[in-house]
Amino acid sequence: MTTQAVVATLDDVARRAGTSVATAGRALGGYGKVSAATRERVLKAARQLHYRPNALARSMKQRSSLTIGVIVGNVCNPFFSVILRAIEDTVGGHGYQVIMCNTDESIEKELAHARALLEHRVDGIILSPTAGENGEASLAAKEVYASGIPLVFIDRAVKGMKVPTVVSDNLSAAQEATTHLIEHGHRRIGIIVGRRTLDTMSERVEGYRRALSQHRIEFDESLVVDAIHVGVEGGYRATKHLLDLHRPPTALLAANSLLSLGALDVIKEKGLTVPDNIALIGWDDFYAAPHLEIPLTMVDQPAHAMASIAAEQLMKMLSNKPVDHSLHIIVKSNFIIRESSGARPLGEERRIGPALTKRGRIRTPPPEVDRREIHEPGTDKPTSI
Amino acid sequence: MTTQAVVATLDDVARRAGTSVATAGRALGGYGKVSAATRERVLKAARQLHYRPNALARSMKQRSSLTIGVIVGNVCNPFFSVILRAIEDTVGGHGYQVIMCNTDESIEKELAHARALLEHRVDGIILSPTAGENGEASLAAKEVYASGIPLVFIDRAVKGMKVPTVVSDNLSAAQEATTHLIEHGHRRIGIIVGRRTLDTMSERVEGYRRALSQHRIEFDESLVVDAIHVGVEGGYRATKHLLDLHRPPTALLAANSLLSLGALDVIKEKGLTVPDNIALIGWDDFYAAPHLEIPLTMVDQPAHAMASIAAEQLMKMLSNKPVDHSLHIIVKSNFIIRESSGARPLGEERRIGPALTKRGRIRTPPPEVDRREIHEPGTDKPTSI
DNA sequence: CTGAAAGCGCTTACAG
DNA sequence: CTGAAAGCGCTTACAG
Repeated sequence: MTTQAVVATLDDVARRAGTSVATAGRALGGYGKVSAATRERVLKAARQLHYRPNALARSMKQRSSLTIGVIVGNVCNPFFSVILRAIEDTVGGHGYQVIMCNTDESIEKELAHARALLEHRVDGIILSPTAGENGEASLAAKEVYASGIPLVFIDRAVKGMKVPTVVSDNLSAAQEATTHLIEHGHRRIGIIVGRRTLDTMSERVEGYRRALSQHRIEFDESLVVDAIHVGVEGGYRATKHLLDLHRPPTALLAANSLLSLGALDVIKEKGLTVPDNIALIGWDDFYAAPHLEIPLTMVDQPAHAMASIAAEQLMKMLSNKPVDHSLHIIVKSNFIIRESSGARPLGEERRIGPALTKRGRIRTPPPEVDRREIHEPGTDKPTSI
Repeated sequence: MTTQAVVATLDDVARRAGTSVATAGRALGGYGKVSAATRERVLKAARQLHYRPNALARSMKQRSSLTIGVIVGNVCNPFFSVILRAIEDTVGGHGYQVIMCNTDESIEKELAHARALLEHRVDGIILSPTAGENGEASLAAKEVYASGIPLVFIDRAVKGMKVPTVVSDNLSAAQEATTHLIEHGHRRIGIIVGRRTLDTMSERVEGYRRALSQHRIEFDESLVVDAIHVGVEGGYRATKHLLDLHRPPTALLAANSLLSLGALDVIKEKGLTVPDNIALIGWDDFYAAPHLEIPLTMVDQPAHAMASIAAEQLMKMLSNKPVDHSLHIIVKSNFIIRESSGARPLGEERRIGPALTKRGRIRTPPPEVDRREIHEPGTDKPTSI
């Protein structure tokens, strides 16, 4: 056995086929003209040598690595795993690989990931931008934007940045969910969110606030709790805090599925029942939600659709098609009514709603995209297309 | 504004700093010797130009791309999302990025992904190898192995390949779960698995079979169902098939969390109750499991620990430390007993077990790794270290 | 400590 | 259709 290079190069193939590297490259790469006979010789040589082109070398010349980066909070949040999956499916069809990055909503981790992606010369980035505790906007977003590589925001926007963005209707969904609770007799409603410097979170709080205001219920800041860590543990702590208040809420909104599960932990621990003692509405439906002891009413963001749209947009940018960089797509959430939001607060008459289907009653039909809106920079009012 | 290169190169930095590229590279790369004064000039120039090194170019010379590939069935399966996350955390600390690949258990997709990763010159691959319907072993595994790049298997092994492997104790866990059901009076137990050409699945069926055999219950092939798609839909169809049998089982084992949720869909649809009409044990615990209408008894594979171990192993291989390529680590699963497995089959006296904690009763303590075993190639008996 | 030069493995004008 | 040569942006011996 002769000592060989670790892996065959185009040069090895060319030598074996008796051609120049240029010709070998053309035969294998499918570019340029090669005679049928030469092509055969080259392909045969490549096969014999187990030749596998070096994408790094190709990338150097072509200025395209055929990779994209996706930066999200945490893959273990089903909302993000669906997003990652849908992105892979979309860009995979175009020959791109996906580099996955988790930030845990740390602005520092996010920046480090973004820089690594830039150094790796990914062709584009899909970013769910995070924000600092004191309201600093995503540094990663700024740096990627400044680098000039194609960028699309998903789930969250960054104020003042002209970057194509796909989000859900956080404000109106929160308003609808809150109204639903109010209509079921609740007047003290807690809301567990992530860092409020995230636009998704501030919008949900704003929707919540508007619903209260419409029903002449005073907004009480102490009922809005930042879970800090937007996972089950964070939901647990935030809920505990709320239920230990002197005047605890009779209903809760939880800004993601992990938070709502943390809430259930506390509720069970305290021996309370849903929805009799405490009503609960969560964000982001999950497969188990209809099978819970008390099936959870949910604001369900269409994660798959959002991600597909974002990925298609990125692909469009990568193929140098003209794109509207101020595109701002708002995809409507579904409000899935199950039992967890159904009863009146403790001490009042319990009223059972109409029979629910196994999967819950879906108030809004689930079209892929319900509204497309362009956000005019400088305005807060999105204009319909 | 002058037209510039899209992004500054080391050459640009060197020119501005008045040094050679070699020196500039040394100053920025932290290799070789540079005087403090020169370093300052270079760093300043780099800052001014927003210089960001081209990792592709570096990779060419260093023969290391600082990326690894991870190939799994589907990120949307919580088992795999935890694995991906744990891998990222581990290798991120060593400066590596993670390229995520989903196969949907398609041997063709898996091979395509593996080839793409090889072309991108990832430094190593962590693979959960799939298998063909007719028993063809993973082609991806073969091709990656042949390429010589560091490879670690997770969750599944490939017979006869000397590749470090981290799996869970599928056989004994299945045997324990089945025994548990038998002890609760069940004699017709259905098992919903994925493709049985996957070692995980065949081992679970074997554990199931051994438990039956120990209790002198005849093995009935018709009670073993391949879900084909190992998701909620697959679980739904497989369960439907089983419950529509002339003599349906009184208990079910489901080989992952999505399958068990699909099973619950059918059970609810048919108006059956768990565990009175049908008992259920699933694989892979999830946050919502204790909060289900009937909390699910679960075989919980320590996904996080498995992934950390696999990733550490890969890192060891990448740093050229001596490694035992026949390392075969079996991590013990926890058996979490909740209510879904608790009752006798319909018609028999219902016996309620001892009070369960909220989170379930864990039969085996949850240490990170319970057993480490080396699999001697050629033998079927793992030997303890 | 610093620089000139070669080279990593491709692709791409440019000739022929 | 084919080849020689330059070049992508780094790093790395090799001199000095």
